[in-house]
Amino acid sequence: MPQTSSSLHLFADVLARVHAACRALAKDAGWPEGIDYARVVVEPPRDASHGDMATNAAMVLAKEAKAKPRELAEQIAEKLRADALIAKVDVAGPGFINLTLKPAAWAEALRTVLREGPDYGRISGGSKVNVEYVSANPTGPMHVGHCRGAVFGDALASLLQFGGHDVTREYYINDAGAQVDVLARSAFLRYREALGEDIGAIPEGLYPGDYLKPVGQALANEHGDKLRAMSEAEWLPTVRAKAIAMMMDEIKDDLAALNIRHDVFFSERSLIETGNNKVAETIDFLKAKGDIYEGRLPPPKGAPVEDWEDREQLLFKATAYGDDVDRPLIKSDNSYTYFASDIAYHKNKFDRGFAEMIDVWGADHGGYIKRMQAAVKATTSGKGSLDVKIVQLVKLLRNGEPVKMSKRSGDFVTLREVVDEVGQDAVRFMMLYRKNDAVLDFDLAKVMEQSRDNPVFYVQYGHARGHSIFRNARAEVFPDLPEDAGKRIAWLSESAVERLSDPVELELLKRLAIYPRMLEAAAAAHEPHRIAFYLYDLASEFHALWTKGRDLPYLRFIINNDADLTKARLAMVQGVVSVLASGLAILGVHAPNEMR
RNA sequence: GCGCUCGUAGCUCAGCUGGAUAGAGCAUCGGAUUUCGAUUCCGAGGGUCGGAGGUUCGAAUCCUUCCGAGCGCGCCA
Repeated sequence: MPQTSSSLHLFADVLARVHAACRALAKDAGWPEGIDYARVVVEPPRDASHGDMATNAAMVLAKEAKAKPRELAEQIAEKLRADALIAKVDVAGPGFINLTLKPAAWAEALRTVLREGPDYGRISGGSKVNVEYVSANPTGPMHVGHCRGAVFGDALASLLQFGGHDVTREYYINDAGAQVDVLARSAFLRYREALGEDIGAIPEGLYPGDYLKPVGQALANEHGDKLRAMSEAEWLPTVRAKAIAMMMDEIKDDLAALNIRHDVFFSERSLIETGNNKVAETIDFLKAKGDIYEGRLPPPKGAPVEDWEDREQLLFKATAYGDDVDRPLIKSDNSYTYFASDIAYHKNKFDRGFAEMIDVWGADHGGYIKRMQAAVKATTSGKGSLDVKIVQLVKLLRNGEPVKMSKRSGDFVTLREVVDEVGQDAVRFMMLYRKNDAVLDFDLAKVMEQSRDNPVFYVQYGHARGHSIFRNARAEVFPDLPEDAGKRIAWLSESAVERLSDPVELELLKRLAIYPRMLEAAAAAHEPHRIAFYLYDLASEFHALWTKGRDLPYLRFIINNDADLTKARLAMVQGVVSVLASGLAILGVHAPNEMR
């Protein structure tokens, strides 16, 4: 079980109290041993009039306690009424127990936020996880399609890290297939061009983009015209290696523009090195387990395959692990299938100590999930787990109109073009402001807008507004209010936060109190988008409170004749600022102190 | 034909892994705003959660089956 970094957070705390009440009752009433309390949850009720928190304990336990839910609820409620933290306990509906906490609970929650600062909500003691994302083919610069998976994988990795996992960010370089040979041939053409040859139009089947010109030039600088005299078999490995290296440099640059850095770049080619052939090893391993056999497959059912030949081939028994058909490992030309090296790759991850693996793939790879999970099951004897997150297509728009493809880069809009136009923050936030498996419209014009319609601006502005309040407070009442975040938090942590009592203020404190719980759920579900939505809600409540102060002067953050209350309010603002900064940091989005 | 993903307000989407009367933003309509720093706030209308069954105290959520959309369907990666 992961441990929270310091004291329990409010929801976890209350849940523990509910559990304790149930256990005490179990003893009194002589319930059977071994009841599973895990299904008992404490959550905020949808309707605030029901109280601060609600638990389903009675309804979940009724069967095992051999009692009617409502009656059981009354008994649990009676126990909870004795709790010092709880002001009011009601039984409602089919057996809900609604809890209203004493105001001191919210004050304490805010103190927790301030005390833990940037570590509020952080958990330690989690397991090792490998997150593999991007893994774009090294055949050209990254295009917008790659962008979403890149941002999603990176944010997910950060989220898991904050949730205490030991996370490795990994990139799998597909540098062994036919496509890198095509890359090499395309680069060779540019090499000849760099030597002054007129190469004419790029032939069908080769990569036409201008981005290979620098590769050709580099080859010419390095090798002069020596390569030209060689046969393809001779020059190809050299040209290929150079082209891949240069493409990877470019990809790393593109990723850096999004502030994405991987820990491990893993080469597919390294798996099939002579003398250390991991693919062959893996196949032998599975053979020994009896998961591989020579057999025939039925022809594919969908679109007819023209050159289909029914042949005996080496097959992985994927159906034994939940896949629909068995999968081939060796092609008719005797080289390994992509799947074969992918099995070896995932086994390698497991062998490196990653029992938990997460892959982020594009939507077009959806049909590949089952077989990969089957392979992981087989190679790890069920000890490894693979979660595959599919990121859906991004539709690039400008003012609602689809964006035309860029001429410059060949046939696609590059990631760099988009980042250069709208900025790293907007790209990152918007890519995460949607569930990963839903198609996303990305409007270049809209994400630049400064309005509520644009969540990036709205959330960042919330953070900036908090700092603006500090600046004003410093000018008007508290010249000592420190600028440094750590010092400011320390300075504010002595304030009389129990003076915060207005319902709108308490709403805000409740929102802050729920942050750790939201993070935990988001991490468990591998869904960073929940953070983005949470931050939007938090910013929204903060802006609302700010505006309210215009009509109701007693709600303004700075109250001239009441320094204590002002300080308490500033502590609350600090809580909002801290959590906004924390959440944005996980998403990899900057939290500006002022908007320009 | 099969598999995967999805279907929630006019539009774009949330919905905390089964909880109470399903929520935001935009758009529409009606208000507030000579500000601690904007581009903000408040309110109203708008729903057969694609349809139909089922599971149970309880379903947008789980199971079945239709309808519709996207993606994929030996040796491509």
